Amino acid sequence: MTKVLFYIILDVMKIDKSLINTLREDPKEAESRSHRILLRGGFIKQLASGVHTYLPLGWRVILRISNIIREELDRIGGQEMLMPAIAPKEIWQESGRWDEYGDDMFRLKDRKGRDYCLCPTHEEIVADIARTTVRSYRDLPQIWYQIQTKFRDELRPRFGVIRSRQFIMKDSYSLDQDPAGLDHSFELHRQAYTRIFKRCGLDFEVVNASGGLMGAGESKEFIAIVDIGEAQVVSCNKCDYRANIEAAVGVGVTELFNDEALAEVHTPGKKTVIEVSDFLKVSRKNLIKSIFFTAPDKKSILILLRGDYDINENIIKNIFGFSYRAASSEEIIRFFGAEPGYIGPYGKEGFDIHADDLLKGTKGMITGANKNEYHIKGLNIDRDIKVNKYLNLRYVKQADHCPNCDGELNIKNGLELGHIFKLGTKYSISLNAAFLDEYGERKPIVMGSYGIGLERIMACACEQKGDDKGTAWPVSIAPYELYLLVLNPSENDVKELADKWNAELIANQFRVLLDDRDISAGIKFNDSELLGIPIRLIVSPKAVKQGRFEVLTRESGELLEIERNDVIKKCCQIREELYRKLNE
RNA sequence: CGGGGCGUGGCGCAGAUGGCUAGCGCACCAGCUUGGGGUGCUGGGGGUCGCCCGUUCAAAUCGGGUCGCCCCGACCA
Repeated sequence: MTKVLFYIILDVMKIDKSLINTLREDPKEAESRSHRILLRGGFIKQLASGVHTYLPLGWRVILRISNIIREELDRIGGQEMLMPAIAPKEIWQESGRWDEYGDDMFRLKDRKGRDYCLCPTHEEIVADIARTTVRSYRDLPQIWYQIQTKFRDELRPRFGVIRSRQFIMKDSYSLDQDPAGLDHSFELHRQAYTRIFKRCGLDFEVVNASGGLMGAGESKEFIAIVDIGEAQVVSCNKCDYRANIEAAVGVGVTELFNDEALAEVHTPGKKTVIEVSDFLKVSRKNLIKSIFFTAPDKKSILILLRGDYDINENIIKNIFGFSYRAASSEEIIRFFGAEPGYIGPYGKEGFDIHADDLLKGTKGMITGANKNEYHIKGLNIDRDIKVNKYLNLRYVKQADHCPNCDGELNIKNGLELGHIFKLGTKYSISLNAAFLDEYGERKPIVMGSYGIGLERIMACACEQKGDDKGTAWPVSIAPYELYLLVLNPSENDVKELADKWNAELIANQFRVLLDDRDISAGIKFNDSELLGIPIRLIVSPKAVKQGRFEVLTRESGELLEIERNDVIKKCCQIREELYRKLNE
């Protein structure tokens, strides 16, 4: 059995001496299954929106998760350290993220009025360490990691511990001399993450992702498929194509309409695609949406999209730059002389037009006339407007076609557990973290950044393994492995046997939760199920008399009656089997 | 930030046409009881009704403000 580093954990806990405090009723704020179980079971306690205490039971789960992560990161050569949770403004200004991060960053001032933040992530700090400690290509590659509290002032914390403002993250950073080295470090992380989530007993998928604010390099997410997931995963029903919807590329079908002359149509009060298509009794596919983007100091762009698709703004930002935003109503009115809903590509200049590739060659389309209460019909894209580029700019829809084969794409909800990506030289250049290569040439370090949300693993286990009664921890992350449930502990022979077995189980490296409380049986049964301890052994007067003992495996529900002399051996076997299954 | 909801012992809730010691269930403490699925009984402890201001002889209850929390959406590493 693995021991947790730095912490001494008693392998037995009497439940009535512990802080374990289960609730009979669901706390009213809990909506998701994991939130309900974690609160009711006394694993966590909320202090403020998105801020939680991990009570002893929950903390044991977190510690066991961290331990698995440590083992797997150490295995790929990671070196654990601990960086500060607060950092001065200056270092964040060097990368530009003091401004880019916006309101998601918790900020504070010290007594002298100097600005600090509570770090939402640590690329800048790593680059700062690297620029003074890494000098030569001989110092590379490196993998550094920490398990640390992160702070993000989320607009809307949700689902208890799943989207919170203070959370524990394992973040690691790779430093390499060149892109090939980065590829290798990235692959090592991909393997380590796969082992970590498997060992934690979770069902997950590895999908292509988009980098967002972190940079545009390759990135993959490890996503658990659960209903409450905030991410959407696109997957092909025929091949192994998997992508976050933010990064997914679907193949759609171009729809052709009759060519006809341009004409204005009166569309009073009809602004949205649905309103206009209903009003004119045409398919949504016959409409073109026009979305106007502006950026300071850059040429504005007008994006055209077929009416039945939504725009993926990530693509706009990745292709054209992060400073682009969808224009405000005021900007639109100023530029087009019409309200949003009535604007279009025809007859206006001063911006570039980029169109979704499903619009290529389309004729007879309907779009805004740049005049309030009017649209135009009969737009022939090649004849009437000048499109700079055709690009895939849309979100995938259910049943779009796969980019890699002839399969169909499905969309499911998922929860992001981990994310790995290739940063490249973004931070090393801006923070001047460089090394001398073997020819004496100064080069920026090539970085990668890799995160795992520890609480999300805990919550996800509850979502995936739990039921109406409570959770069913995978044995590898369970706070205790065996629930020793004692009925009528006041009877001497019962108590003696329970104590004897308790000692034997501990001798066999079991983490035992001993429930010999002098309360009614039902409470103990219900608690054992709510707390989700993998194996339950019952010692009762009846069982002592008959010499046969009940052993329940929580997750499978398998119930065994075991002869007295075989009980400890059987418990060991069940535990081994549970661990074995995780490594399959 | 837009929409909706909620703040009354640790948890879940009732009380709201202003009115007299603010209730119930669970949990907690003491005792008895029961003893394989939240047992029964008795006796206890615990709440300035989120906060502020106002109206009133009188405010948990009415009015205004404010803070917090939850849900839906928008936003986003």
